[in-house]
Amino acid sequence: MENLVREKRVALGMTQDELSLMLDVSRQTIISLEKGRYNPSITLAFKLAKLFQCTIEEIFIYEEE
Amino acid sequence: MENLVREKRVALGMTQDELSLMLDVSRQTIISLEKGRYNPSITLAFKLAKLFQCTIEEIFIYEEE
DNA sequence: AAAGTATGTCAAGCTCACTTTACATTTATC
DNA sequence: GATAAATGTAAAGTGAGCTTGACATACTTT
Repeated sequence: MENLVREKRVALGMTQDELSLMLDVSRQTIISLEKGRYNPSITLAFKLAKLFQCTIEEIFIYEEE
Repeated sequence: MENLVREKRVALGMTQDELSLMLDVSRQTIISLEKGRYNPSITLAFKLAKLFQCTIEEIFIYEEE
């Protein structure tokens, strides 16, 4: 699943560390997410959507199987 | 996290078994989801949104911590 | 060049989403 | 009331999301 986490984070002028603190996750989680190593939990997706003030669908691009 | 899976499924006249087959998950997953026993993966949330022709946010209601 | 900030890798461990199987209970229909 | 369909519970196992910690590699700035 593709995502625009890095783009949205940079657009807000935040570091990975700052983002991780605001979302209450580890920095590793942000790194791995941005690198596309795994999909977020739906809870983390909701947290990101709230922080970025957009929908989950605007951050994560779902391509079937 | 609250969700409207049961309501949307029933609105389509589907059984839990039929829904599980269409989503390619186990029937147990549907039961547990509807009972609110755990949150779906973001992948399953996307599958449900596609099948129900709505957004993830229209199915799952996020309340913070 | 040295020091600090930001980003990255690696590895081990934990939790929970999801599976499978087997059986119980409810709801409908004959 | 018997039978079947739909929904439910219980329990053990697997895999992925996420954590922690330690260390490596840029990129700045002084």
